[in-house]
Amino acid sequence: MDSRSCMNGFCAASSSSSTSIEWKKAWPLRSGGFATLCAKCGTAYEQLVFCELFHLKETGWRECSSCSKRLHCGCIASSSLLELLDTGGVNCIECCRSSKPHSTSTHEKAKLCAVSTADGIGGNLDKLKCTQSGDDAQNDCQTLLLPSGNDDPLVSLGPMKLEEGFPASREIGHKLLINSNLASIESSQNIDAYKAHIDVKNVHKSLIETNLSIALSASANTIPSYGVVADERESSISPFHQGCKPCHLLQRPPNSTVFAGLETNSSMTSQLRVARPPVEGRVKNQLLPRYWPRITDKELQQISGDSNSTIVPLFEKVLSASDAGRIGRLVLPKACAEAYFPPISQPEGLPLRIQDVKGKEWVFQFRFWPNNNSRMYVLEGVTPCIQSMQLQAGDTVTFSRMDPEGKLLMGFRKASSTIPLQDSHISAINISVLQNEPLLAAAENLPIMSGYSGILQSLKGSRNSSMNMPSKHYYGRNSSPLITEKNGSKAGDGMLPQSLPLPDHKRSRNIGSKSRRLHIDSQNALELKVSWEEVQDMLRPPLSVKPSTATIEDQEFEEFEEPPVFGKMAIFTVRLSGDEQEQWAQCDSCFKWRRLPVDILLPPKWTCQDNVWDQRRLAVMINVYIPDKVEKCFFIDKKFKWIMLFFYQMFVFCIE
DNA sequence: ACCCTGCATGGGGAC
DNA sequence: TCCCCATGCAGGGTC
Repeated sequence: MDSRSCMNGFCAASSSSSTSIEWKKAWPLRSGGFATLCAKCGTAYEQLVFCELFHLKETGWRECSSCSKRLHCGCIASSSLLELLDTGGVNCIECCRSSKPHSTSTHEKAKLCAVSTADGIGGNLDKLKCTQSGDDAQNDCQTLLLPSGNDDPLVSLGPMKLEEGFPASREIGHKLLINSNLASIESSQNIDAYKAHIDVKNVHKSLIETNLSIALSASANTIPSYGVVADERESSISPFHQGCKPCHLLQRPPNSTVFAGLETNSSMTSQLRVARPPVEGRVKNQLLPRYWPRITDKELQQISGDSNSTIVPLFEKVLSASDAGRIGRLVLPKACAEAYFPPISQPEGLPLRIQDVKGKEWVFQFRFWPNNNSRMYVLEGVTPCIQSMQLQAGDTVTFSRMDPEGKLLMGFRKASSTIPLQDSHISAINISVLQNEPLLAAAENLPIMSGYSGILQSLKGSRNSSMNMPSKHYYGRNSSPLITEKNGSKAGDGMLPQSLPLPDHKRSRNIGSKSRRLHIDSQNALELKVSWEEVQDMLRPPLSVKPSTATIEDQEFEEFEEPPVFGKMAIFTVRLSGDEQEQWAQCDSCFKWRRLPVDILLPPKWTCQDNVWDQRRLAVMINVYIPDKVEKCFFIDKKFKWIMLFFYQMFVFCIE
């Protein structure tokens, strides 16, 4: 992969000859981001945020490899719902966030279902083979991946067992657009594409590690002073040399441009708000994710200024009502206090000198109270600082250390645009979401730190404006209803309730128990997101309105003055031999699938009686129901069934 | 009367 | 079940 060619989001080799670059394929990377394949030169590129610009759309249901939960993939650009496993399976966000290592069995299953796809789409199913045997193959089942045309795990709908005796397919004759443009890659490119895929992953991984990897920061000659005012530091400070990997801000990775195709994306990348857990020492196991610093590189750079110092993000805390109250006591997480602040043996503690982001130094009393055979650490005298930063309950304060000086730094992040992320689940969501949707991520958790709040506010503003009432509605060239905005993000993606701005008077009020509140947040967020994507499949351009064409970011959009209308969910196919496209829709009465002209907009309720377009095809259509055995084998659920039915009918139809 | 300090309590998250 | 931590509150100090 030629990473240099990723600049500006286009294949450099091809863009010189044409202004219209069509990315033929994309697949999400496990580490976040997307890889795309240039239609002209076939080179694979990594695209972090462009995915939605190219309207890469995938429909269908995927099954989590860990929990078997079904997830609807409205668009791979929204694949924060999923985690792609190396083995081809996917994990739902629930399993991603649980941070459980993917079980061996999961991997084994995925391996079991590996399919020789050298034949590409339409390859003979007889050539399907199990590449590895195992316990899961006890039923002598052949394993089958849907004929996606390549071994891209996301293009296929996941492994499905097929009973022996299931008819092998001949040339199917149709290229399924159900997995969208993804499937349109030429079969001859599959192997190279996959190799490129691996390369992309490796490159990306290394870059992630470069940017975000965590390590011990202290060394023997860089013992931090922790800003202790008086010389009251105790000698044993070894446990406190822990923290996130120091960010050498003046030595950015030279190849960081591979992240970004657009210049804006580069800045977005630097604003990726990724929690940075400690990796070594006891902090690793003790520090809760909600205290992991979510400071961005850009914020770090802001803090460090032009100095040669290295900023080590330590931890952060969402201010509680009592923290931000008049008492002026900021309760410190015990693990953080013991890990990153100087050890204290007496309850009165010692004064700590902490510098804020404006460079002003504050002196707080770092002390503890005995509490149930434990300690409760507090910073006293924070009121002036809190007021200076105009912080209130719900805002976040971040603590960092500047090495080699060891000076403690205090930053903050206003919560005006987000509900405080107090829950580790939410944190986990953020991690995965941010890695997959950096553009949204940057706007999702907007920091308002001194110095660059304007930039971020403008970002937030652009998003909000798109949320409010888009004046125009955009559709992809393939008429897939996308409703995208200029930055390419699909409206609704990432626009979860939790990101809605809350009135100030509500922000700090807790309604219901904390656990219940947070549970609802994450659940609703997930469900709303899925629901939105389902709705996307039903949105159609208004027939009565002719679109005008607008070019945004060198991508052509059809622009409609009227909002989209709801239509029946359909599957679009295209013949391998040519460009002829067809539409398949299921009768709401008999549930049979009917082939229709591609340009037909079906009402939400549609039956065979309404099929007045092609009686001949109607007659040819075979009425087939999935046999019970097959149905069992396909472990079909309600919403997945129609997809399976479609494939099965396609097989039978082509065979006959 | 108000403020400050230190401790107690209990909900709830982590293990 | 443990224990963290948000918060309440009692008691002393100060105006």
